[in-house]
Amino acid sequence: MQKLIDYINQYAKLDDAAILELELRAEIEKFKKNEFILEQGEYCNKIWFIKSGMVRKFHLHEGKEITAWIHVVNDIITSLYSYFHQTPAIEYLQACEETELIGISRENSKKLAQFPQFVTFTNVLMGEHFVKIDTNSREFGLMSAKEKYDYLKQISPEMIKRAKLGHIASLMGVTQETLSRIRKQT
Amino acid sequence: MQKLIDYINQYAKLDDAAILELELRAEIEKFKKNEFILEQGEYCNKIWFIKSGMVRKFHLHEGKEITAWIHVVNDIITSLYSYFHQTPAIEYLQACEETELIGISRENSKKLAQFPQFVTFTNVLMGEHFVKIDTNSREFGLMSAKEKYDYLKQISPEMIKRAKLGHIASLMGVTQETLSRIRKQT
DNA sequence: CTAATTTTTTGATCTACATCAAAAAAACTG
DNA sequence: CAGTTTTTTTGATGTAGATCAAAAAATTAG
Repeated sequence: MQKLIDYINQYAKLDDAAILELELRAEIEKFKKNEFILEQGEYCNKIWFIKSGMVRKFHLHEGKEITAWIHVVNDIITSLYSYFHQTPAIEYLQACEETELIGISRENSKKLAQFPQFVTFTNVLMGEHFVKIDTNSREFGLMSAKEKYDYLKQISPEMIKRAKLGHIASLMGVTQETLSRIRKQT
Repeated sequence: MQKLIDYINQYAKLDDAAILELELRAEIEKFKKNEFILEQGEYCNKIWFIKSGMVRKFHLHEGKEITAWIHVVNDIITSLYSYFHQTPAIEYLQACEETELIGISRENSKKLAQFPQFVTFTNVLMGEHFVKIDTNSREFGLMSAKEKYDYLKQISPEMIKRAKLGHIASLMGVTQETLSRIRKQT
């Protein structure tokens, strides 16, 4: 739990009462390799924080798995649309390896919102997230395969080190053959 | 101003007092064709609503103009990052044709925030915007040029009808020659 | 530790789209 | 509305990355 507290503290300083409440509301969940945290069609009623391990978010498009992102330790994961609109999720969340999450349900999240620090945290997080997406996301699509790879290596070296080649390729929007060839050049 | 009121009403019903305050705080701004609403390096201190006309958002990348989006009537425009972080904008906002905007400055926006309807409106808008970007943006990058064109025609037919070929091509991330050829096939 | 399965690499060929160049069409401007 | 500039179209050729096929390497399981 300390990891999550440290993480939130970067955005909004938590006092003892807030930490106590958090410990009451958040629960540790463990997943084995390849186990699903969320499947398409389910309602996503939680937000998770990755304590250890790695989680891949993907959806199906014409039968193929399209990796949206591969999250590592200290990332927040959820199905945003499903969580906020209370609709069935269109995507899957799958543990890439032995993974420990800290989960907070919608109801518990509401209780936490009595503490202004958590509201601040949520707002900042959302703001950051969406500004980040706004600036990076289209840019990414315009890069060459090599540029995409270098960019990913820079912003998430852990992910590049540990994730499967095929998953990274899918995230980049190229075939695994292409990624394999990119890795070979130097 | 009625257009903006109608637009906000979709999200949060405005009463007479709120409308009065809005009319006090928002001001009409007119731009000629090709005139800049915002330039790179400037601080963006306003959010605008497009009353009439069309606005292109772009930035420079290796000397070339990369079109991020082309906004039409009833769209909200701003430089998100600059507005919220009070940093110099990295992008340009340019009127594609004779354009009328309704602008609200940051200070006036704060005043409006005394009315809960405006807060609701802002939150919903931000939420919508960022969920939309999250779902569509990467998807878009994976489409073929033809698919991108069909998608854009579907979500913004007005823009496809009125914007310059070169601008649309840049938004799609293809050359204008390619877009011209796509348009020719039926 | 060995066999089975999964993942990654390598090679050959194909294709969507880029680039370069120039003509045709459309839109301004005096 | 004639001349100039800008935008769009057309054609020829080049290239990054896809696809198909199969070997090599790594992982997993009995």
